[in-house]
Amino acid sequence: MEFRELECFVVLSEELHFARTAERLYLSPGRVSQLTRSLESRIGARLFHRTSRRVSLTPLGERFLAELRPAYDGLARAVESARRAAREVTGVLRVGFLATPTDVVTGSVRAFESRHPGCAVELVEIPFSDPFGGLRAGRLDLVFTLLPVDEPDLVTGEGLNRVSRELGVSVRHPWAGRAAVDAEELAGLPLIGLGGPAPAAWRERVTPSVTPSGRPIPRAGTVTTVQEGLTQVALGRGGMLFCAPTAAHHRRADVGFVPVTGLPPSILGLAWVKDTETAAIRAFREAAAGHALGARAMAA
Amino acid sequence: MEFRELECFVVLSEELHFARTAERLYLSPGRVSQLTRSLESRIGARLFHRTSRRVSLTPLGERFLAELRPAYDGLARAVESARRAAREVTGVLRVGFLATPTDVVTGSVRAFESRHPGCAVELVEIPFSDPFGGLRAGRLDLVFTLLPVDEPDLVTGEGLNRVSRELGVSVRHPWAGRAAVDAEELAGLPLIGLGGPAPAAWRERVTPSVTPSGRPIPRAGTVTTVQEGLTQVALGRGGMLFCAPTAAHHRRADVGFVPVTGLPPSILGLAWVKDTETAAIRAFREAAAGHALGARAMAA
DNA sequence: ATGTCTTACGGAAGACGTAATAATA
DNA sequence: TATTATTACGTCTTCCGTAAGACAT
Repeated sequence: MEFRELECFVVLSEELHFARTAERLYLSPGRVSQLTRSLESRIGARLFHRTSRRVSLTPLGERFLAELRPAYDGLARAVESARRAAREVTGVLRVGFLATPTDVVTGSVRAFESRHPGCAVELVEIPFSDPFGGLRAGRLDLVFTLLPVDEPDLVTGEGLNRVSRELGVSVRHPWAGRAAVDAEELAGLPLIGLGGPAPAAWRERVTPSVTPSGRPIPRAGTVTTVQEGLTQVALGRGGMLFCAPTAAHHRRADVGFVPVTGLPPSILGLAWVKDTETAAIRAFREAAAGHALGARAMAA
Repeated sequence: MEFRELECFVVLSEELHFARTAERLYLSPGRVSQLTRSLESRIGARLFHRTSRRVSLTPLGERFLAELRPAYDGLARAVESARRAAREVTGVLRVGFLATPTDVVTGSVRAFESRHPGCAVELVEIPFSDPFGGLRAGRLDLVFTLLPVDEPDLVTGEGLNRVSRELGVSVRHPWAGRAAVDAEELAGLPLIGLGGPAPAAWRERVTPSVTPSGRPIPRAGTVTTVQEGLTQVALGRGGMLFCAPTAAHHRRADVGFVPVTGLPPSILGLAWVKDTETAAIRAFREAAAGHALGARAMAA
């Protein structure tokens, strides 16, 4: 299937004139004749009836055009809309977030959408157990995640804000009423682990196996979602670490949340697939950075 | 818009593997890499994320594929169905007839359709005033017409049957009751002429301006359809010549039909556009010839 | 170390233009 | 005769394969 022949056929069927067709395609009339003849021999029958004075479609040509035309136009439209999607900030941008769309997330989206009304943001929750799968599978353009990300095929932007950590324990656990827990104390309480395809570094950050000073933290099984983890916690199987906004969002009567001191703060930022830079992705990163800057200024 | 690049993109999006893609396209892996990169630079962004171990679509690639795929498939389908229409006897064959589908017409259609159940015949009436316009415009594949046809861009098959001529006159005209009229007598009666874009030779045959011996036949205005002609005849404006089956089909109280002797018989046959030969057209010609042969054998 | 994508370079296929030819009105 | 499609032929683009290089597992 030679595309030039098809292209030539479509134009010639509009012009019904070899010289004008050649002009439109930046070809010589002779070449148009060649291409037409070649397509006809490929099809196996005449598509145009032509004398030196009149060019017209044969019935077969007519039917061929009717079937070819929409597909031909669709091809050009697909390329054009991809070009637009790449260089203009339009269409749909798919952004992932973890557990809770904090004000960093919602603020970034609002900032982006107000600067780019032609581009809609689709917010998608990503599971803790697989924070980068959606990105790698192409389902997502960007994700809000915890920095740093040590994945060679991903890159990240600057940190957008810091979040502190809280320990979730059963309300019947003695620590439930305390004002704070130090990270070193975690060695004395089994922690619910994180399962699923998440990379090891990610799992270690979310559910550490050692305290900052190196003392081992006991494990109490694994879960794959926040809800599963909270259920285990409520049942008294052990404790689990959460970012403060996530904890705040999941308050429930049977779980107590206690601030944890002595842990490095979690930094929230954007990640995306290396070399995957469309104008919309770049614009969202800029909008998020701008919003974070504004938010820090407000706080100061 | 380079088609090879699009083709390569579609296959690579299926295989997600350069070597296998190259194999399917009969190319080298290096060429696949070139084509992909070239398409990406044309679009303006990455369509695949790739390391030497993993190839996957970016979100943009995913969306591009979703829009491109149906058009791409449609293109191949259009070419394939045109090829089939050219070399197999399937689809729709458009056949024109004049005024009355005689048994030659209907018999040919029946013979064709019973031999080629996959191909439907669409019978279309063609105006006397423009017997070849539908053919030339590509609306028709074949027409039943009167032979010989002296048009350089058309060709005809053998004669399928002979039809005698009848003169239509007002019932009040003295000839209305006669058993026959000789062609030479036409010089004594104005004939309704045929208007429209019909070629001169065609008009002269349908509404002759001279008798076989050369005596001029007076004219009484022109019409473009059989019904218009019959109306003029009924009003007593003049006579008009018809083929016997057409006359039989248009019997009416205010018009009398009288057989005409001394005119060369009209021969019915097929005509089509030169060089426009699909398998279906050829098959219809063969079916019509076969049917005519059978009909003559029956008559003998 | 192996499999896989990418890059550089040279050769060959074929795409294209020019100009002469044929055909139509 | 003027216009237009077709054909022949030579040139030059560009398509493509080969082979070496880079990269990830």
